[in-house]
Amino acid sequence: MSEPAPHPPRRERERLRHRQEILDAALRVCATRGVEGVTVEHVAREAEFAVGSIYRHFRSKDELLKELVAVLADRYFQELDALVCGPLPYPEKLQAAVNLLYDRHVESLPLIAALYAAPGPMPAPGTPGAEELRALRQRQWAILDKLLAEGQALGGLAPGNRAPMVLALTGLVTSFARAEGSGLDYGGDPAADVLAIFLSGCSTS
Amino acid sequence: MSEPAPHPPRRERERLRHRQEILDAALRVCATRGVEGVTVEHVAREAEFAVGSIYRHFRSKDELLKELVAVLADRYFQELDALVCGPLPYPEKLQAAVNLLYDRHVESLPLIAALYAAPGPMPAPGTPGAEELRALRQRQWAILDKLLAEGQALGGLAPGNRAPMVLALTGLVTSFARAEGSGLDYGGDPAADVLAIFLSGCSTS
Amino acid sequence: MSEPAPHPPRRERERLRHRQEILDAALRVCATRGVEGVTVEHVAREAEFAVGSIYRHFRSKDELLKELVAVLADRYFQELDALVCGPLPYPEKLQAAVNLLYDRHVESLPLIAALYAAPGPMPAPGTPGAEELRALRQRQWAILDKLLAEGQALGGLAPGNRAPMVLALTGLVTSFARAEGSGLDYGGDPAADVLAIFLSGCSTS
Amino acid sequence: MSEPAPHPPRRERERLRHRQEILDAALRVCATRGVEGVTVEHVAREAEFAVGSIYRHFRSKDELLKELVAVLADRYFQELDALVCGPLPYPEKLQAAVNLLYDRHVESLPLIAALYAAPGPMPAPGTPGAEELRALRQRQWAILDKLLAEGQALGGLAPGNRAPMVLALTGLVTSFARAEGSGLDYGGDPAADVLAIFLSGCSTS
DNA sequence: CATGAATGAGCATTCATTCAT
DNA sequence: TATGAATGAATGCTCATTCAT
Repeated sequence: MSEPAPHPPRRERERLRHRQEILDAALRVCATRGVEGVTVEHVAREAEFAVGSIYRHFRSKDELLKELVAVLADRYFQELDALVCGPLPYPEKLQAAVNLLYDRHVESLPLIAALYAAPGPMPAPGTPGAEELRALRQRQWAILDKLLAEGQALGGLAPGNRAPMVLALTGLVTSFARAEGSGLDYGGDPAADVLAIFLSGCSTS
Repeated sequence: MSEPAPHPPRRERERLRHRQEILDAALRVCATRGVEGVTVEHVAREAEFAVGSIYRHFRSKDELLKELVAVLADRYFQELDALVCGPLPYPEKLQAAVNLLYDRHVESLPLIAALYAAPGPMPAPGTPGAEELRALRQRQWAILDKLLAEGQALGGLAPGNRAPMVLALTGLVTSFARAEGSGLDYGGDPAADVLAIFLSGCSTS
Repeated sequence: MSEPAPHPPRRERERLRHRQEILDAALRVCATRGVEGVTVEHVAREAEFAVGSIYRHFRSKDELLKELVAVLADRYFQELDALVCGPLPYPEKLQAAVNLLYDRHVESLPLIAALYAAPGPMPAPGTPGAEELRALRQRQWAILDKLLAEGQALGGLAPGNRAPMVLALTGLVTSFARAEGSGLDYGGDPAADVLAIFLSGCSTS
Repeated sequence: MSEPAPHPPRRERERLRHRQEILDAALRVCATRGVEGVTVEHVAREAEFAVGSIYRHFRSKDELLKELVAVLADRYFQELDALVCGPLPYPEKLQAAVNLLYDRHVESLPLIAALYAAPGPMPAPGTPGAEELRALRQRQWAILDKLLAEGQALGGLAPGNRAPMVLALTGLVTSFARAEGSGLDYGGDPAADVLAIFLSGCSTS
């Protein structure tokens, strides 16, 4: 009698909205109770859904959390990639990238790490989540590598193996961000200091 | 007429040995299943004791894990402090400290962190373990601060606020150690690169 | 367009029915294994539920048992209070009260006492359940006091302090009820004898 | 070379002394932690013996507690029986018996009851301890029956079935003793009131 | 599709009892 | 005989997952 076309889209939209609401709720619960403290019931209550409904959208609690990470990581990587591929001139581009890294580390990267990494070296290969974490690191590595490659070409970065530079950059950011996260205020500007040390180190000269 | 003394020592020794066996077993379980995955039953099985026996040595699972950390941390801090207070001349002392930091990070520091830090910024104050973690960090901070103060006096480190330097040093070490822990071999000497970047950064000149 | 109302009632009814089934099961378990011998698993098995289901209805084993007592006690006190406040003329009202006390003592009061009273004087204040038991006693005391006050006014009870009378009445009832409960049949009518002795004692004259 | 005779007695005496120390310790633990809260380790610590040593003297925790009751009960019954068989003239003898009952109820009978009686009617036949409790009651019953028989002959007690009188007497004592045990002070002399009500009841006339 | 009650395996912890020294 | 470490079954409770309505 009528085309079945107009309806499905609405259904679909609704469904996606609910899925997103659940993810948002999960993120809030993670923030308040810590990742290990999350239960499906907490998420359900926070999202104002029934427990069973969560399972309509995600096969398991684990999948829900992985999806959450994927979403956050994606958002973050797109931002970072856009910046790296953007038109900013060099010293500013590097500083902007450090700022972004720093901000995201304070915000959501901890969650990502928490979900996948028993902090410490890395989840043993075979551990649940190990593969996903490896992929995340890979992706970040590629973007930062691109950033530093441009720096070598145009920004005064030392030539040669970029791997230690990538490690240095992320290590510095992580350390300063954790310090801020734990309430330490040493009286300086973290993002600026990260960049300064990354470029010139701590010795006189 | 005779002391009941000769025997107790054996009992005592035996007891301590078993206690240590349990701690060792716990460490092995942490390594294989991750800290969150540790179960009293796992530890018991690994230590080849009955569940109840664990509780004769430790009041609770929590206390067992805290003890484990305390032992590892103490060993590590004493080593580091001895080195820092030792007679080595400066550039070598710094390198030696970095080497030690690096080695211990690959080995046991991840466990320490894992036990106390929901990875991410820091456990919220009030969280179990938060206070202990804070104390650990404090202790490491103090030792490294001493190391860097000597560097400012005698070793060519830039004068001024040492806080960002401490953060930089630990961040660099952590990052390179994690990389090695996850199987990445970028073809360089991590400890040497850490020191080089810490001192001179990554830019040319 | 349509209310989602018609269904919830059924759910709700079902839920309450199950809750009641659990309470009933718990009472049966108390009767067979004694209060101290009650296990959540026993209750679950008796109620034909899974262990976890018990906890959907009661926050803890303790709360379940307290609820059980509250229900029984409430039923009993309402009955007793109704009788005491009722229109019966005096000698009959007193006999009716004794009958009721006696019957309930044989049935459920022992449970109530058992749940709250480590038999013996009383749970030390601070003991879990001590406060609740005190409240139960208070409530029974108030009702019986009212009953005896009316007896002093209209029923030939001696004037003066009613406290020993309350103690005497409950003591007599408890003793005769326990005797019946333990299978002793001395050949008399317990409730009648309780009243007779309460009023006139055991001496001639 | 020498007679083995002189020694055994000392050994035996020592052994009995230890046994008694354990019983005393058990009684103290019961008093502080409640009967249900007693553990073998508590008793051992209180008695300053090792856990295993307890089992040299008592086959099981249960047997230890039963022995404890037996000792207390025996002491109590002997006292009571001596009084009942003694030369006191009647009204005084009854009062003295009530006083003794009352005192022992406040002291150790609660323990006896606690050990054997889930308060309430009685442990179901077959329940552990049921038989022993029955025996205790029997013994008390016999003594009190003798007391009341003498009262019927010489002391103005009503003739006829003494069973309800026994029940009344114990019920009154128990009730008043419990009240005192729970801190209630109604302003009268409990033992005197017990006797008065037992003899003459609560009605005027 | 949404609901939320039911499930049951899993976990930390306790404690009576045994046994090698 | 005394010791006390070792045992392991038992208990209260949690939580991811299922499924009838």
